[in-house]
Amino acid sequence: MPSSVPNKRIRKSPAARRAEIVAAAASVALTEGLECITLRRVAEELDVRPGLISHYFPVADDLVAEAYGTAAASELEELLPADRSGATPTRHLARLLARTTGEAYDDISRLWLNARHLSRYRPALRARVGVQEAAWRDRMEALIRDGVAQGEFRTADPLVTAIQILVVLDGLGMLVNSAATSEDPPAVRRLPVTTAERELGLAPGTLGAMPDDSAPTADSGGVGGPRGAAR
Amino acid sequence: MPSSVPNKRIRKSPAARRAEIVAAAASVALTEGLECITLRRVAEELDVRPGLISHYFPVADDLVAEAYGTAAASELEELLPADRSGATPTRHLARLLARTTGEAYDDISRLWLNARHLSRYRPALRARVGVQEAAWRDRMEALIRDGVAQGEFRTADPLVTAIQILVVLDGLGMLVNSAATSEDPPAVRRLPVTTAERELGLAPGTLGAMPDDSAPTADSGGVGGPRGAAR
DNA sequence: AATGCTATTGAGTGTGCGACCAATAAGCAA
DNA sequence: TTGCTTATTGGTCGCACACTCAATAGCATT
Repeated sequence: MPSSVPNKRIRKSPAARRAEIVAAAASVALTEGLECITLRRVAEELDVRPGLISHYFPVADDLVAEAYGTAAASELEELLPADRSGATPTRHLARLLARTTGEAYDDISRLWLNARHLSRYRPALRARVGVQEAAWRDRMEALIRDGVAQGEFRTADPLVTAIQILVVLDGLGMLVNSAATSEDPPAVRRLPVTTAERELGLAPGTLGAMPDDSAPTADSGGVGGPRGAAR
Repeated sequence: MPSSVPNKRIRKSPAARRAEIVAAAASVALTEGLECITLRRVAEELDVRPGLISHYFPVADDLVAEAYGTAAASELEELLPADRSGATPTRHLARLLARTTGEAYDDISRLWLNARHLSRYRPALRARVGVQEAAWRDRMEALIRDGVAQGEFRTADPLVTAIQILVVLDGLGMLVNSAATSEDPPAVRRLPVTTAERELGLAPGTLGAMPDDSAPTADSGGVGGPRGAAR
């Protein structure tokens, strides 16, 4: 072990140390859960004493909220970048839906599930969840508005459509800790894509590859219901 | 204080006591959350010593799982009774959707949210969640199959449709601890109804009153939000 | 009324948590 | 180099938790 026993002190600027602490806490939140953000756990992560964490976050709940906030915000930036100059709205939406379906997204699903539950007991966290919730809705709504403006999407109410897609994503995300997730019928995993394509007036397959249709199954063909203007 | 200090012992049959404990725990789960099911809390509820709870549930996690299981099961019976002889599938579905939208359903939403998160850490609970999940899906699928057989519903895949409706309900339920829930546009609250009507080939309004478009009366029918295109 | 089984208690163990605070030493400024 | 500010430490306190176990007492049987 290179870190000798007496463990020399390293003194950092408050800003740097604070950022370090939040980053460590966010990492713990993503991998182990928000309730694992304890003074002792975060201190161990940074190889400092628990008292130091208390010094920067006199109320531990504030650290939890902060850690969640940064984790969720950075994930939003990754999945729905504010600067969308790179590609068309359709491509951005397809990319988002592709990533949220992958297994790598499970940690994020767990984080949201975790935060939404824990915010029942922790006001500071609840406030942060509200902020992030609004941010995701805003980004999604802006994306859809953009798509509508460019003639790619067609919907009467971009906000409601945005929320509708997010609700489906959340609903599936709720299953992240259930064993059954992977054995669900493919149509279930494709629910966000199907929902988005339907609500935005897109042709099936536009936002994600259709499941292999070659076999004559009864189900895939029908759009699922009477077609019409979305809402 | 009527309960005298020495507190006379009351000796009950193991079956009765066990049921009593589970019931008390389930009540705590619904009102305060699954993590509030502690030996002390449940013991206090029944006015016995914590050790007694340990006697019936040597591993506390098992009590949590059991409490959740009974609460969820009894709620399923309430919302989607196994015996559906009383009314048509359409009416049963409408009734379910009406109740799940009401505020009285918030405790159930919280319980599911709670259980789905906590099952990340507690295997016994995770197993129970899996069982209840399957039970809800089965009931819903059976209801839809029934409706299809009677010509009321039209869908290619009853199971997928059932899951789809449940996913939307879960997705909305995830918001139960957020302050924003009540200020969502009415169209969002009606998402489960809209989804069900669309996926089952029903005319809009069949499963729930449409938001009153004709006249802004103060009649009790007002679903609770200002009418008009929100935002 | 006496007996035996066992449901129930009371007391104690060890763990992990947030919070608090005086003492210490790192690193900047004089 | 010296001094001073303050980031950091080490230790402590009180609390809540699950779990263990010998002692006690309710109650059905005799």
